[in-house]
Amino acid sequence: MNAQHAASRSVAPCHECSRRESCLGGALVSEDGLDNPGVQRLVIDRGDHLFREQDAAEALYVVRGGALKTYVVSAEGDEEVQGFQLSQDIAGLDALGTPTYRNSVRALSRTWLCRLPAAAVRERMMGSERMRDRLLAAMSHEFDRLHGMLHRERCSAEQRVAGFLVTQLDAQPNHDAEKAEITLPMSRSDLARYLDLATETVSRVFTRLQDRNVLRTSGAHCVITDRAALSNLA
Amino acid sequence: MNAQHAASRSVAPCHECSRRESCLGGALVSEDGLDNPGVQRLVIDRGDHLFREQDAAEALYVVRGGALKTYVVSAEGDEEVQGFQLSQDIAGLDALGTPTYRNSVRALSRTWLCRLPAAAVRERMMGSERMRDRLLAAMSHEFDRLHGMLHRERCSAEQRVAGFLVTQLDAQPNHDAEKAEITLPMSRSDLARYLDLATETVSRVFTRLQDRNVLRTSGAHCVITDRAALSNLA
DNA sequence: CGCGGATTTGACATAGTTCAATTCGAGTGG
DNA sequence: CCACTCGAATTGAACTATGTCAAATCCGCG
Repeated sequence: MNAQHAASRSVAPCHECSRRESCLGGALVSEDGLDNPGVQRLVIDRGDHLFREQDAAEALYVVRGGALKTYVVSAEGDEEVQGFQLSQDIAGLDALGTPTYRNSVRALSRTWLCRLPAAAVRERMMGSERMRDRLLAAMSHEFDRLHGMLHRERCSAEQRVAGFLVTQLDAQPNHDAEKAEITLPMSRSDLARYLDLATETVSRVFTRLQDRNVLRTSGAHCVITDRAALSNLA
Repeated sequence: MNAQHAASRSVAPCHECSRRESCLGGALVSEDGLDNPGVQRLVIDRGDHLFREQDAAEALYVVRGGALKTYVVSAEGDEEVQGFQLSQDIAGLDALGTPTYRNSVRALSRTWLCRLPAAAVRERMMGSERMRDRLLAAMSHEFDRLHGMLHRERCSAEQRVAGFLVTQLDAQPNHDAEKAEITLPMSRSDLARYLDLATETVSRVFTRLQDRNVLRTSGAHCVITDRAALSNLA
């Protein structure tokens, strides 16, 4: 059986996925579960590119596990980080209406993904209210994220870091659990490029917050000890 | 004839609009020109609000003439300008997937608009490829604009102002005409809040550029005398 | 255990802010 | 037509958060 046969006869992984009720993929497959619009699961390693700026924008990617970094390289040659994608997040959404991707995406660690063909998504938008609504919701969510970034970059270094940490906490499954721990999947310099700060500044902010007993951090691991204080800062 | 009759029997203004081939409105009305999905033209005065943060997001607005400012008021009480909308631009697009608007929009000068009911737009996305494609294109365009803003705010004050001016020039009908003149519809302080600079800084940059013979400015009017130099700066 | 990149710390430089003072300019009324 | 007014814009001077460069330290991995 060659790849084509496999694609046309296999059942999309979404049908048995626990997230099918909220995921874009769940709206992509028909409810009877018979057709396969070409959804594929894949895994990429740390450092691998999912796609690059100017590549043909042929798919959206939903993160199942791991972490991605979205970035562009400016005319002056330095990397500008536009965002990180963790579980449930979508990469490539901003290119659904254009022929090519406008930014590059690479894995910060081994990452598990679902690949949704852009053509199938656009096609299904017309047949399924669910798909249309989930997609519009996802896009509005991305607009919110960008507005949030814009807001954060208009704040002080301390507020940027605090705001980032709060966002990470809020995105966690156990939203308001006692133990507030985060494992930061990105390096200090990636974080700095995301917040538009010098790595040294990010570092200094972390130490300052540590001195004030707001958090404790060692490398990628970060324990928030005074969540209220952090929220007040942001 | 009451308002309801007028709405159901009138023909949408899009049918005779010169921009129907590129505008979202042109895709909203059916090709036979019989139904009216509720498109309305309206005019608002300088300072009037089109909508405010938290209002029910019931429509998109296409600018036919004039100028709008999109902004939010931060927790600290200061106004953050997220963008300006001039002819052909769309306001409210980022709220198409949410029940309420996430920002406020007001007129910088008398402004002519078309109001497209959000429900009709969402509905028509499913019946018309044209509508779907124009909408996705408009959204990707808005993503580009936000990415551009992020990039610009990571540059020096001079680059921000130059970049802004270049964008304004590029958006003009006579894209590459000899005479490069712009009439800035917004105050220096609105521009400053948009670029995330102090008004004083914006002012200083303008004088500096004038001293270097890149442009001449008096109030709202601005003549670019060295377009190449401006592009190089940005 | 030791290497090399990542992170942290320190000292100094600077772009942009802030606050205060001055000038400009569009309306307004005599 | 000109003076007057008041907000907007510009200019000036001092201050500060953050960047830059360099050195020290940490940490994961072979």
